[in-house]
Amino acid sequence: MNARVRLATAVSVAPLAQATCAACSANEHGVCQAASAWSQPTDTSVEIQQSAHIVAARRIICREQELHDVVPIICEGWAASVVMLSDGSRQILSFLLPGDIVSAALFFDVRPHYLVEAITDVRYRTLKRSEFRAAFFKNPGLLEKLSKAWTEETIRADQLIVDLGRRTADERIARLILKLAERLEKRGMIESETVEMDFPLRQHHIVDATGLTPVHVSKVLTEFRRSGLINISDRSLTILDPVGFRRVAQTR
Amino acid sequence: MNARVRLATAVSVAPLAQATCAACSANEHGVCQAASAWSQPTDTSVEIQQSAHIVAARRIICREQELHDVVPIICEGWAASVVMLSDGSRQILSFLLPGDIVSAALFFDVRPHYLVEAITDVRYRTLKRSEFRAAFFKNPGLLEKLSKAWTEETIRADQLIVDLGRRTADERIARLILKLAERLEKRGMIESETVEMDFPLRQHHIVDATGLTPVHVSKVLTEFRRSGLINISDRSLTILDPVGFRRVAQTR
DNA sequence: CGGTGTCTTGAATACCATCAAGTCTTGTGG
DNA sequence: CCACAAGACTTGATGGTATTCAAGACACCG
Repeated sequence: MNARVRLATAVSVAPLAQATCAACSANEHGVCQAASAWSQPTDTSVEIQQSAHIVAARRIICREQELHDVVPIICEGWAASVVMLSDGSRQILSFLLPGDIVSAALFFDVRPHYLVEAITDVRYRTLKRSEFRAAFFKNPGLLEKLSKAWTEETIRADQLIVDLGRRTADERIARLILKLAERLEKRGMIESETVEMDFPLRQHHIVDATGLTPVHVSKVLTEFRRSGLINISDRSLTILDPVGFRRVAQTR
Repeated sequence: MNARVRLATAVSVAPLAQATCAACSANEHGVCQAASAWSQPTDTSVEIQQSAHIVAARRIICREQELHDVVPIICEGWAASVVMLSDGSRQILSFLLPGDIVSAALFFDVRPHYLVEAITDVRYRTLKRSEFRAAFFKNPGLLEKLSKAWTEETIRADQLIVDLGRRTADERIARLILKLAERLEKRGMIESETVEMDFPLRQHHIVDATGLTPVHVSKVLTEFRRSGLINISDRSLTILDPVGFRRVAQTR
């Protein structure tokens, strides 16, 4: 078996359960599950090798250009793909939630042009690229799943372009929060978008995702709280006034 | 044969040559060429049906949600994929040059979430989605080409996110121009990036691509000209000071 | 207990948007 | 072919959103 576990830091990985993929709530429609399904029929000879990893919050899951022959899939925790600029500023391309492939393009191209950072402690698995690709041609459903995941990535990227190009700070921040809530709900990680939810993002993550400054993000969030739209405390977030909050996000 | 030609406007399509795909200079490595190659071996029974279309400048090639079973590929001319916002403002997601698929995701998902506009007069072909997809499984090279094109799209989108999130107006505009020059050079449509090139974009295209206002784009371009970096006149552009211009684009 | 990371708040500044007016070109119908 | 309208671009003045600069509060950790 290839399921070795590498502990990036021996400390603080306790909260992450070593659950099997079958128990993974996020997998229902994902590539990850499809890959598992593919490898389970012939239970003894696993076709697609997978290996599990755990990485502590704030650590890097993989650097630019540094990806061997392997595609990471998030099993548990939040991560972000980040572009670093030479002056130290950063841009987050996307947040990765459980069930997300780091990037579907990795199945075809060797190196990502960004790095992937753990936000919380993260458990992830890697699929062998070469093996997964070979499996495409035997199993059309796999290609279907992958292209669907890639399409969703593409749509999210396009929406981010519109947000950054044409929306105000208020709108960008509100939309970021709402989109995360939607994604969590789709995965069954919250019951409804309007209920209290885990929100492990630091303000600097919002800063890097929205192209704003720490100062301004702080001011906008404070204003959101003051006007009773949302509440953030202790790494969890509640949308108090869904209608009002959506109005802030949607104007035009 | 399915190669019917629809004239969107009978006027002003004369300059577009009805060249065969074999003569298309942009196709060397693209999906389009791969599709042609696929359909040519069995010359009599063309596997992937293609149909040619011509659309005049400023016309819409396809609207959101409006795509039947067909994927357009640009053969000649420039186009743009555009998201419209309800207040009338627009965001250009990408410029499409000869050889570009409108979006690789269209081979998997039915409807684009944006519309495609012709910038110049455009000649394009459409591939039947269902047929093309079936061909994947018989011809691995096709999937290879498509994934490569999609990867490039993804990288360009990610770079645009960084530009919009973290760069100034000067940088955005300079980078847009440089990237277009690079792409034209790769296709052999110009000999070097520093030589005079066709530049059919109106300022409002730059506006919509960079997330700025018409007034500001005008001022930046005027300043670029005044300081001898570039020259734009009569729908063509010359980079007069490549080193200086790159410095404007690259800072940080 | 000092150091680091996170967040907040206020003041000054800069970048880009908005408003407005005008030139020049392009296109169109009489 | 000319007159007029619409589109494309420029330029100056003014204003607002977000940045930069600065200082401090607070929590967490070694």
